[in-house]
Amino acid sequence: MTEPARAKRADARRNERTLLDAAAAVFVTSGVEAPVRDIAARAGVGMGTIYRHFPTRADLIIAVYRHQVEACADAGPALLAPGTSPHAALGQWIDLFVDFLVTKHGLAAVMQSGDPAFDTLHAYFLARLVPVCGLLLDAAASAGEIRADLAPHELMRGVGNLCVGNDDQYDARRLVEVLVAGLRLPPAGA
Amino acid sequence: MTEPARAKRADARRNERTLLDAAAAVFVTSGVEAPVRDIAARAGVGMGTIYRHFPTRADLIIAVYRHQVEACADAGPALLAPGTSPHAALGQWIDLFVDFLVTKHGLAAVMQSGDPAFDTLHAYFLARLVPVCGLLLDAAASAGEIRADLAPHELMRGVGNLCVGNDDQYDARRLVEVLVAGLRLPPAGA
Amino acid sequence: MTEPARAKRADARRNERTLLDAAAAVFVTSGVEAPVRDIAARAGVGMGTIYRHFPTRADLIIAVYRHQVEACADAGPALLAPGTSPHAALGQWIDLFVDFLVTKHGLAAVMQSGDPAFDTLHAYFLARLVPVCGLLLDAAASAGEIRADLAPHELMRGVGNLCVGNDDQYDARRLVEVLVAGLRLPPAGA
Amino acid sequence: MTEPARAKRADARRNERTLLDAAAAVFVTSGVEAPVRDIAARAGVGMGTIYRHFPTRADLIIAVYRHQVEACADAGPALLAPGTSPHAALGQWIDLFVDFLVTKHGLAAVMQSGDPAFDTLHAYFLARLVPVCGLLLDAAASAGEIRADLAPHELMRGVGNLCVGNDDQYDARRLVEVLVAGLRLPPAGA
DNA sequence: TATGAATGAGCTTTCATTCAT
DNA sequence: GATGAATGAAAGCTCATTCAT
Repeated sequence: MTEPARAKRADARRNERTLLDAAAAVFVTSGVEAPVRDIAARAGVGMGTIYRHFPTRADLIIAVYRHQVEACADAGPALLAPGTSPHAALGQWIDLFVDFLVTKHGLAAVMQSGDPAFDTLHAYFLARLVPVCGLLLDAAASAGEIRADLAPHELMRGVGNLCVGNDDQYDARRLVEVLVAGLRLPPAGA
Repeated sequence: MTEPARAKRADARRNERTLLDAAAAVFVTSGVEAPVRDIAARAGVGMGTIYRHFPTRADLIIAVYRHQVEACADAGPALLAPGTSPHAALGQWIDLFVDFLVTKHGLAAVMQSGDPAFDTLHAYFLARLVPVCGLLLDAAASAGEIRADLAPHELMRGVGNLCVGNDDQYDARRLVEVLVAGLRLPPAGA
Repeated sequence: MTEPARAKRADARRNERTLLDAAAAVFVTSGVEAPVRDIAARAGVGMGTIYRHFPTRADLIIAVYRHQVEACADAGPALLAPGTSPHAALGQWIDLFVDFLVTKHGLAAVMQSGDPAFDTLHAYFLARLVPVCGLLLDAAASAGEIRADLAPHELMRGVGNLCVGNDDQYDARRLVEVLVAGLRLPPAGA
Repeated sequence: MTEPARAKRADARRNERTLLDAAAAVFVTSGVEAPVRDIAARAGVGMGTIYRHFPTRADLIIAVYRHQVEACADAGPALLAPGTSPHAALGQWIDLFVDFLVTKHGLAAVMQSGDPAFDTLHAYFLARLVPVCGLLLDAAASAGEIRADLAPHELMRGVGNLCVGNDDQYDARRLVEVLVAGLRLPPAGA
């Protein structure tokens, strides 16, 4: 009686958890553009339930991956420990980002699709990660380790693109390493 | 009886030309995944005609771009002129490849989509361009200019990916430059 | 024990009031076919509450407009003051009815939709207003002012129909005036 | 060989006929807003076929009723024979119009719905019938038989509205007669 | 051979209504 | 009693692909 609202919320939360788990599972096998029906079926709920919790697909994707995105964002500043090369820190952070993207079938593709339906998703990623990337990029540039003419969003987009279609035949991580290496300023004499 | 057959063949060829021109035009505006109907309409033929000439979309795309792919492939060896740095040659060739991809709306995306419908397309690209890329890569590696552990198909795939979604907001070419720069061996002392 | 019950009733009544006000407000902006959810939200209650109080939409609409319908019905007999032309009285009453309908977005349409879901609503309107209309109609007919072959429900339905879709482009009231004028018996010589 | 185009066209035409017949039949029972699926099923064709022939519902409705609308429009001027009262001619024409509307379940409603999806339909009706109505209206007004302050589109809208929901309980035609009678100028002495 | 009409799976989205809490 | 989460039927629309003419 004192907590009727909370009881509801607990239920709903449990359900949302189910939904997110189901979506995550379906995303793994069918990609983030899987039919709503499939996700609903997997969760054992009606489609309407998904629409109630996540009005747009972008909302659902964000919810599914929010924790990981936050963790990735949070990890950035910590890598800039004194005594570490900023360029190395950048590389490590990018590695975390690649860890994330590489396990999300189709996420990278959808992020670059330009489809306005995913604008929210896109914006969320940028808002959360670009500043972190910028921090590390600036540090490395200030230290004279890398070229200073690449904006964080460009780098992130490049990394995102390199992660499109990662599979057994194509190791995105290695390519990203090369890309990050390519940021280094050429030796003075070159 | 031999004449009519030949006449037909001439006709068919003319028709194929029309088809390819129309497809190319539509690809420019609507991307390589444009509805078959649109291409047929543009060519002034029925959709069945397209299916007859090009059973799969991949076949059509290949036909549309074959000349350019061939030209790109042919250009590779010529860049390895004596007196030129092989790494520079590689960079120039990659540049040609980027020229090609960047003007084909959606081609890069489709190339990496993993959709089996495009396997033929993918295979054609690899068959034609990977050897060339390998030649330049080997030359640069042998010259000790670049790391030797990256396979040509990996590099091409990376470049292809970087070209996905090229637009005003994102200059794929710059990212590719960084990637190619990243191939360079670190200075001996590093 | 008797007290709590009464308290409940007071509460319930207050709640019903809230519901009706909310419904009325939503009807104004979204029409009488507005989603139940919207009405519930506006009232700050759950949808179930609406269904409890008003099992069908017709019940809700009736409740919302009951006062006005009653007022309209009550106004009829009063217009039949001695010394007034019964036809004029009829016209004035119809005018009141039009006042009512014209401010209820979609009510007129729903009244004539034939949808059995609104049968109750329809029946209520007829039960309440037809007798009044009949009274005025009979008076005018008895006075020899108008034709006597039109049943009250026919006239009301006609007026109701003319009020469908009233807006800036279409002045229902004028058409209703014409209709009422059309009831007049032709001059003897015609 | 000389008429391949024509052969096709004959086929398509036959099919279109089937479609129109099916649509007409479904319109009778379910109204002009019947699901596309139902119409397709009735015609024994896929839904796509309907969309091919009639991209919007308005197109389909227009096609279904075009002949009758045209006939109605054409009939107007002929009624203005010398020696006939223009007001009587107007009445006869309106009668034809009512004949048309009264047999089309839901058409009248949809015509007044304001839904932009039906703008084409609405426009077609207006374009075709308003001028005719105007002709007859003007003639009667010029002859001093009726009031001159009602625009043709107003009258048509009124008539259209009166025809909404015509059924056994409600004889739209009679109400329309009253409306048309109401146009008459009151006797001079009134 | 060429045509393009026909097919229909497949996806999205909305909302009335029910019912567990 | 009240709540509002869940359900799922309905409907719209698109396009790749087939196949009768």
